[in-house]
Amino acid sequence: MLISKATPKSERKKALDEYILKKRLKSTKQRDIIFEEFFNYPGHHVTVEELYEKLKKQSPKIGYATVYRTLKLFKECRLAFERNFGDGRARYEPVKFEGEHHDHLICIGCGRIIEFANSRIEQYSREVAKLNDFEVLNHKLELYGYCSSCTRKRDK
Amino acid sequence: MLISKATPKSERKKALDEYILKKRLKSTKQRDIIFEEFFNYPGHHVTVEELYEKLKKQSPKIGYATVYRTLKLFKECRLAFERNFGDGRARYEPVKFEGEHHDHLICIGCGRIIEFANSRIEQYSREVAKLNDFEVLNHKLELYGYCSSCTRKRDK
DNA sequence: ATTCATGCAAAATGTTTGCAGCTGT
DNA sequence: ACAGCTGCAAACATTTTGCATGAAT
Repeated sequence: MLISKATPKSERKKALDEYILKKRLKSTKQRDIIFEEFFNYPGHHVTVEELYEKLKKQSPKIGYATVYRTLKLFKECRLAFERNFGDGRARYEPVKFEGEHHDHLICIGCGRIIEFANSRIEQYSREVAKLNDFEVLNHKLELYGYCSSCTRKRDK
Repeated sequence: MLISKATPKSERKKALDEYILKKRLKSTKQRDIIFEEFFNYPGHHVTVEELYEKLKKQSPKIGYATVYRTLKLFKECRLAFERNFGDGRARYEPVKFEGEHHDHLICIGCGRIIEFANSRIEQYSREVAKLNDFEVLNHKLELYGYCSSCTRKRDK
């Protein structure tokens, strides 16, 4: 379920509120605070610890477990996405909406990385998802090869 | 990370032996056993636990730590690749060589991975490459989301 | 009033490390 | 003989859970 438009924070808030309503959960101060911090946080790929430390500054009584539980909630309602690199702790980022994707062209000669946007991958991923009965939230596409200057260098 | 030819197991063994020699490490029975099991293992994306259980059947004395340490070694010499999904444990797979496709549908709910082949990405990447004056050799596409059973679980 | 959420601490999980003895070079 | 490896258990780090209290519906 890709969300169909670039979506400001208020849209996300609405999505969260709807989810809370549907599931008969409760709106709480903590959830609001964490919501604000998480979706305003400029650096993406936040660890729980980082988020917790930030939150504690304004709300010293907040508990670690609450941060975990709230991020889990965000995950459930598809507002947050969890990534894991090799370092043992999870990182969270706001789910990207259609049009915000980052795809990479990576030069294995010199390491140069070019970002490019694309729309067709999205359509493609929708098809693959449908075929496999998946709900796709995000994708990562990396093309590996040689940039023009590395190719030139080699061909000399 | 891209190796230029389809490479049978013996090639990988050679690569491992070379690495061991270069780094003045040692060949051991355990490393051989783990090597065999890991590269013969048909199900990819093995967890350490799964691998350990399999190994214990033939070599009951083998230790958990050895499996961890050996997989780390395989990682170092670029024969294995570590993936992390949301389920808290790392999964390992043999590094793929050129021509062996590498596209994944990854369930961030339960860690299930579906590999799929595709042809259109290739055409697409050719176009992007041309536009950016790149020579593309390989690509990696990962679609993240929820499989049907995880979606069902949530919607209950 | 009921049900859910919170904060704390304890428990659980996955992974790493220290060490004594063993193995490969 | 030396350096590195193994298996075990203990240590470690992150995440989850149980529970009594508090807050939202």
